[in-house]
Amino acid sequence: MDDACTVNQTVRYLTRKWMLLIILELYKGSSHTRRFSDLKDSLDGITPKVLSERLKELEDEGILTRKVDATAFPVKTEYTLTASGLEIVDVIRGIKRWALKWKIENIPCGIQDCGACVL
Amino acid sequence: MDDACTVNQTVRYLTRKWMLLIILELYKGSSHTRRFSDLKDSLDGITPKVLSERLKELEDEGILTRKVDATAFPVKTEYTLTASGLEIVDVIRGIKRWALKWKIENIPCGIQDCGACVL
DNA sequence: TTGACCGTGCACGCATCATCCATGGTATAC
DNA sequence: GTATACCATGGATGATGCGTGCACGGTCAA
Repeated sequence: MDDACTVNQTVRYLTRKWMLLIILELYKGSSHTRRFSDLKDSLDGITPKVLSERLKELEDEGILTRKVDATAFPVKTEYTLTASGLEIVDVIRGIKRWALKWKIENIPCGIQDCGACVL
Repeated sequence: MDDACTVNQTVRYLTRKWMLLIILELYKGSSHTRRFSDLKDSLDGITPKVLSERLKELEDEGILTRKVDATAFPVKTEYTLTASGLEIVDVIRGIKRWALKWKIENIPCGIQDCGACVL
C-alpha cells in the first residue's frame, strides 16, 4: 500500500471531511446544480469557510464546475457536478446500501426519506 | 440532511482517517485476517496508537472481530473482517473503479497491482 | 438610511491525529 | 546471564485540520 497508489490517494482525498456529503447535496439539486447558500443550509454544521475550500478543491479536480451568475443580485454562484462527479454518487449509494442493511435504525433525514430518497 | 440521518452518520463514520484503508488491508489477508504488526507495516504512515484506536472502534461496530492468540510468544492479536465488514469492501471497490476511470495515472502500490489487485 | 443577503477570506481556538516514549513478558543473540 | 528485539497497547506532548466569529463590498427591500 504505497503512498503513491492511486486507490490509496483517492480514498484519502474523498474521505476528507464533508467531501462526499457536498457531492450528495449537489446531486440532489435539479440538473445536479445548487448555489452556495443552498448547500450551506442543507449541510447542517458546515461552516462557510470549509464549504468554500472544499468547493474549490472539487473544482480543481474536475468534479464540479463553478458558474457565477452576475446578472442577478446579489451575485449567485452555481456549482454543478461534472460527469466524473456524478459517478462518485455510486460510491455514496454503496455506503447507503451497506448502512441500510447493517444499521437497523434507519433514521430519515428531514424531508428526504432515506429508504426511498434520490439515492 | 439531518444529523441523525443514518446515511449521513455512516458517511461520517466511514470517512474518518484510516478507516477504509484498514478494512482494505484486512480484506487482503488470508481469511480476511491479519495481525496488528502486519497491518501497521502495510499501512504506511499510520501510528500504532491510532491503529489501535481504530481497530477498537471497528470491533465495537461489529465490522471486525479480535482474537488474541496467547499460546504463541509474543502474544499475537488477530483481526478478522465480519460479514458486515466484508461488504464495506464493495464501497472501496466503487472508489477504485472511479479512480481508475477518471485518474489516468494508475500508480500501483508495491506488489499489489491496482489494475488487477484483489479488489 | 438602515438592514439583509450573497460568496469569500481572515484571525483565533479547539479537536483530531502524529510523534515519542513506556510497559511486561519471552525469544534469540552474544 | 546479560542484552536486545518483538508484540500490542496507552500516556504525554506537538502539529495540523477544522470550527467560531467576524469582516468585506455591492445591491436589494423596508
